[in-house]
Amino acid sequence: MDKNFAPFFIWDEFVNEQLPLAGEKYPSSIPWHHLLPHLQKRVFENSLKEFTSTPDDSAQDSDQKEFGNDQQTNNSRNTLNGDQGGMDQQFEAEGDKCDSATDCTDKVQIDGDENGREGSENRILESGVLLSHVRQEHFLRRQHHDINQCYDRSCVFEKRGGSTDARIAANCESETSRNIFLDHFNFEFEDERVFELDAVDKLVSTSSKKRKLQTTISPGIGDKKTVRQHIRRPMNAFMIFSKRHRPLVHEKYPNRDNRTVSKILGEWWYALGPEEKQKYHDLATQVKEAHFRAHPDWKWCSREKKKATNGIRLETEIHNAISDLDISDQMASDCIDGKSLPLFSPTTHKIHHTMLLRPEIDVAPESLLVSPGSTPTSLMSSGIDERSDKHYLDILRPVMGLNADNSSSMLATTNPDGVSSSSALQPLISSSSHPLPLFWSATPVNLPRCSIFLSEQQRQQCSHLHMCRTFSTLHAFCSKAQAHTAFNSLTGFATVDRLHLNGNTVVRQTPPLFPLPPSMSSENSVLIPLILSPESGMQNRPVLISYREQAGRVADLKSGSSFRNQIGARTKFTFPKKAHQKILFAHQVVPHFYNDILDSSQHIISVMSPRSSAFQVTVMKSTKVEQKAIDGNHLESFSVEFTQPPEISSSLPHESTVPCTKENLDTFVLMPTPAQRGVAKGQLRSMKIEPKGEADEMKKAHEAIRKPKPEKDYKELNGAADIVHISTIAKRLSSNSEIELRSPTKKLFKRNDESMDRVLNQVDFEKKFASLPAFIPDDPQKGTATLPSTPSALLRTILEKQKCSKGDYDRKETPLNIAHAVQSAPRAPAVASARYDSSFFFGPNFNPAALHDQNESVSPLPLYSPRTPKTPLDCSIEKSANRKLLDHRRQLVVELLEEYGMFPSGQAISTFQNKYRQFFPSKQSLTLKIREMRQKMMATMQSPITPSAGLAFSS
DNA sequence: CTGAATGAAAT
DNA sequence: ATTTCATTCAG
Repeated sequence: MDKNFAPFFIWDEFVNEQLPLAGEKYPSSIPWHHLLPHLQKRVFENSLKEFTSTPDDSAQDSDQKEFGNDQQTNNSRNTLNGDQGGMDQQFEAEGDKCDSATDCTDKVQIDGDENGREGSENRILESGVLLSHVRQEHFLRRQHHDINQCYDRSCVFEKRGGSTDARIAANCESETSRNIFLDHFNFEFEDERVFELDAVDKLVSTSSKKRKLQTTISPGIGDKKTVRQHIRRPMNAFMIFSKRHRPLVHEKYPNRDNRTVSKILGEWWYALGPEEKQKYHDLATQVKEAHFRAHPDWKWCSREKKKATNGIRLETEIHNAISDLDISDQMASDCIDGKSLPLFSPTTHKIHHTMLLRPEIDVAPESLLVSPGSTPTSLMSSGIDERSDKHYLDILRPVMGLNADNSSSMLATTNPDGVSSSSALQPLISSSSHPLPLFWSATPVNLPRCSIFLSEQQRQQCSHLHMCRTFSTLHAFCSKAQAHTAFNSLTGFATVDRLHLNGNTVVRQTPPLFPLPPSMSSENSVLIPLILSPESGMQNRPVLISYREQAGRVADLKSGSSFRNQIGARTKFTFPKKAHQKILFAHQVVPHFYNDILDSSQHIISVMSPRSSAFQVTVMKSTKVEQKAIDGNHLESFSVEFTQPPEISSSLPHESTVPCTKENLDTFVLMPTPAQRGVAKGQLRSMKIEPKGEADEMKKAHEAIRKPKPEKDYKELNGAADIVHISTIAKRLSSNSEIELRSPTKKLFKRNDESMDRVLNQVDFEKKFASLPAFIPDDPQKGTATLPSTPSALLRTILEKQKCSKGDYDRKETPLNIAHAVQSAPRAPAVASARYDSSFFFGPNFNPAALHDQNESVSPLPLYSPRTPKTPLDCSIEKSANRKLLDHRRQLVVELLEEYGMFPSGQAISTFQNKYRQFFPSKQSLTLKIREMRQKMMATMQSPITPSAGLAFSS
């Protein structure tokens, strides 16, 4: 813990001592994240200079100078911020110039490491790149009203250890450093910057591992070497199919490893009807054509091999560094340490040091969940300039805590509109996108006086927008790596009102935040501050709502079900009537609910579901279910009821938010978490697959219904933006038409790739994609065969059945899915139609070998190498030499049986075994295999349509 | 980062 | 014939 806070100390000092200077230039104080651009610009400029003169050597030298020598002792930020005041404007201009940027799917890291060691050259460039685009991204986002990518890319600004690393890492691709609280930065140099090719290349190579960038240099520009983003290959038919169906598979087979899903997709693909498949091929062709149209010079060739060892190292560095310390710690520190947290107010001249956040959160107010009456602008006019990119500072304010000196003024701050500035405490809403190493702050943290609470008036004026923003912002904090610290800060905040401590070092004396017991840890949580009316006797206290959304638990959250979490909280959910919404909500819903102090009556919170429907979360009664002494503290549990206000469910975007009225004082809307939107790491898509069957017409009709779903699905990735588009989405549900009204290019991938999107938009990909025939894995009404489509599928079926018989297979994974499971019992293979008759098994293409994979393990000569299965759970197949051998053996047996009948004589067997001694070292092994193959074949012949019956023999 | 599916293209 | 990389995401 000490180490966590130590750096903040330094930082605090810096902020307090250095920034007032800068503060003079700015009417209101300057959040330290604003310093970053200065740093960035500076680095960028220097690097630019160096690169233009001597691209190679001097760049590195200067880099070392800049970062290594300049930062004496351990405070690079001093260096960074030396003259930040003056640079702001420059940078501003710089940023404005960068409007035409597009994405660069690269990982960039700015390293202010004092050592300035190897790779600094690259990094300095990257710094420049990154720096100059921090703003740029902002503008971009604002332009497009696009906050979609908040979760896709990430950027880290972190403090590390006691050192004064100023490090920004933007990782656009890697999963590991995804969802860091700082969002990604997009960059592209479109005729804007000319970089030495070498350097650019290094930039790429630095960051790119295997699946990284492919830079293409457009040749025609002459001396201008423009670096464009990586151009990925166009999707082939199967990829499109996968994209289309992966969510479906995920839903159908929850909790499956993605690799397994891939296999299933392979089966589905295999089983897909020729015409349907052709459609995918057609679309793939179109995409490809459009791709080449858009990128005439693009080559398939893979990037030249680069050692790119750097990439790994950097990544590890980042990863390690993240866990060390981060801004959340600062937040925690600041939150508790009232000293260093001046809030925005015209009267406050202290420095705001806040973290660099994804500007896009605030960039597009209209994309936020704002009701017309909530006057988003009021948010923004908090005494600082109108630049929207500063607004998000407001969001942070509550988190940051107060300036002990000026706390009262903060509270009093109102803007000309008479709307209170958001300087006062806002509801804290936090969520994490990923499994959180949650730390539970069971210990009331000593905090400075609680001037952070909203006055009643202020509270009334608190708009949903505020809350949304707060939520989003905090979400950014709650990245995987920072989750616990962010959470700590929040929970610490939760108890702030009870504590009246002064002093700036309180935090360091605060007992370590209590780590949530593993059993209590949840993957996602939302800290909801309940702003309670005075009458209730409640004070402003955040309430934690934890989201558990492992697919396997969805069933626990069925409508009306009550869920008791580990700490005894009971949560009752009432889902809206609409089926799909129900499912969705179940998918996202909050199983437990916790507050360490709350003892209130009723309060209503609106939670925005990914489907953009607001749900009310009513904190029923302060049912004190359980008191648990943890570290001497009490935990209380509460019942929470989730209901969906009917009027909201079908309302337009505007109406979907609750107006900021007095009645709704205690109501606010949460932005959907990534988890809620199905983006969370452990989360599976929740697209209900309706039972299928029927004739082709019916099938078509069903498809028509389901078509938009995948589309909608990834649309939902857009999160907040979608909220605005709720009506659009709704329309799309009925008629999958008009799609891109909002933005010129729609984001079609999780990955951010505007160029790809552009290409795809050219061919109207979205529409066509949505209208692609959905594979219907199981069509019982049609009497479709459930023959395994592929040998591997068949094998998989066998294996799964085996597992089932062994007892603990995954079918029980989710009670909710039981119905599903039953209906799609012969799951995996699931050939779509009866077009594969029994000859399928004996045709030239069929390789029955797969049937016997599992037998190998019991055969006298186990052929499995002691390898560890690479695919979790149900994958024991691999196309190794072993596998081929197995296949061959099975094939041989089939041939034998076909030649000699189902019961070959002993002599025939012996002869056969002799002949294929290499494959069947012993007669017994051959006999066993014959027996099993026979069983299967006979079973298959008995009921060709349901080979699973026969397959059951194998288990 | 890997891997898991299929396929297109390059090597 | 083999390798790469398109998508996706848990591990």
